[in-house]
Amino acid sequence: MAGRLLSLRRMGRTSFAKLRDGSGEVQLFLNQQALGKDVYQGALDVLDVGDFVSAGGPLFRTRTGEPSVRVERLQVAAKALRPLPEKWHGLQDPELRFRQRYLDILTNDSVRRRFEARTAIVSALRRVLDSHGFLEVETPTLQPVYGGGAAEPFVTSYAALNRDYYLRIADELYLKRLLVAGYERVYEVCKNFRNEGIDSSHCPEFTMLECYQAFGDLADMRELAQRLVATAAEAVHGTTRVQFDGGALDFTPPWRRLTYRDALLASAGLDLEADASASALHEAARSNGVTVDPSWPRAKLLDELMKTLVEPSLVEPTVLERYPAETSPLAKRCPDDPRYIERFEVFVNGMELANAYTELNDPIEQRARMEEQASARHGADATPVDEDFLLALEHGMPPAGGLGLGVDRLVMALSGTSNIREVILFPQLRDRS
RNA sequence: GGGCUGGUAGCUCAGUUGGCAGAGCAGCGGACUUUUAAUCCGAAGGUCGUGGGUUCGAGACCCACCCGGCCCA
Repeated sequence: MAGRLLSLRRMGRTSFAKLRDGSGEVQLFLNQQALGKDVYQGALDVLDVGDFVSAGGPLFRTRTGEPSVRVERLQVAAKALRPLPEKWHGLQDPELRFRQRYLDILTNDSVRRRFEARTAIVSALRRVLDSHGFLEVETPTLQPVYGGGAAEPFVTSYAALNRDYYLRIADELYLKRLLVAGYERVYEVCKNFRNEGIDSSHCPEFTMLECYQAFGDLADMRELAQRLVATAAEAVHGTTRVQFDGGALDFTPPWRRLTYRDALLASAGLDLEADASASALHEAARSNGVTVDPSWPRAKLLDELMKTLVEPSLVEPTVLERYPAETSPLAKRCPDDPRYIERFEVFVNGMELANAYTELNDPIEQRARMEEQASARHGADATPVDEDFLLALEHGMPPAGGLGLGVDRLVMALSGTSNIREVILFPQLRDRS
């Protein structure tokens, strides 16, 4: 067997070592009589904690019952030149944990398990979608026009094409092209890039699951979102009632449902159906102590009110639904009331976890709303019109439900962590000067 | 951007009123034939984040900056 030496207790003519490989840990029992004096002493001279070694010999139990290998053959497979962090406390300094994640994973069991859980979660998401007949696809990371959201992109230079390109802020518009192509159920798990702030729930490079279902509606997407998250919870915890040090969350479907209007009415005392004018929104912000900019359009005001007053209170999984039309240009309007769109978002721990629409597939209305948004939004939020996407829509996109799920945030919610960096293997930090 | 907080040995951390820079683990030398954070003895290990300032004297006090963490915007 081969693995990494995690500890070494030298006790004279007998020594004990702890060896870890991918399947677990085992104790090595080294004895001078069994190995011969030269081999035994030579091994102790050269071995350091942190080395990779291969060892062979029969399994047995020591006096204290510890399963051990009575080492007969021993070889250093790779030498460690630097010592492992402190064996009892592990690596604690958050800066070093992020900068040298390999040491964090190597010495902190809970961190190692958390990243294994992340992989199990992504596998569970794929398993659910695969079993529901969704086709996993890959779409461009480098895009000539960014779209599918409102965010500042990373700009890069595409030498062979001699023009600027953008790292995707979303893959939505490409997945919809595949609906045009005739695939009825598609999904992609990919990195998106948004050149904006970093905080405990935002990382400029993050992982998203997006899926689209032709002829699906919002109810289908709600069922799917619940199925995805519940299955992921079971994959990690064996249950949808998840407990961790800081508390507990119940992901058992069906989740609580709340309309956007009722949420604002309860938290801000603002009734969108009584008065949804910009001045009413400003008044609501002022009376609730929310700082806003007089130049903001209604969509941004609404977003700010929701972020400040409503979202922090949504701790248990909650489906927030019936969004005002101006909050997205990509969703279909509610047939019973054109002031609203068929959209919901899922919140957990005050954090947006998922976003779903009945997708807008009318090329004429889509063009109008994209052009409206391109001109109405100011400065950094301006989203260019993707003519190539509109051309695709003009060839006919089936009615469809679409769902986006923040994978990093799902891992946070299922692992009881409150900082997104704790679920990203190698988060970016400033250079140490 | 603002507030709070941290940066001392490879790691985990102490450092009192401004008065010789400390411990544990790891590493090094030694003892020990069943340990479990082994134990015991010995020696060694420092750009106290960086740069200024105050002072007879600064890890500590003051200023600026760098890199984190938490909270707020």
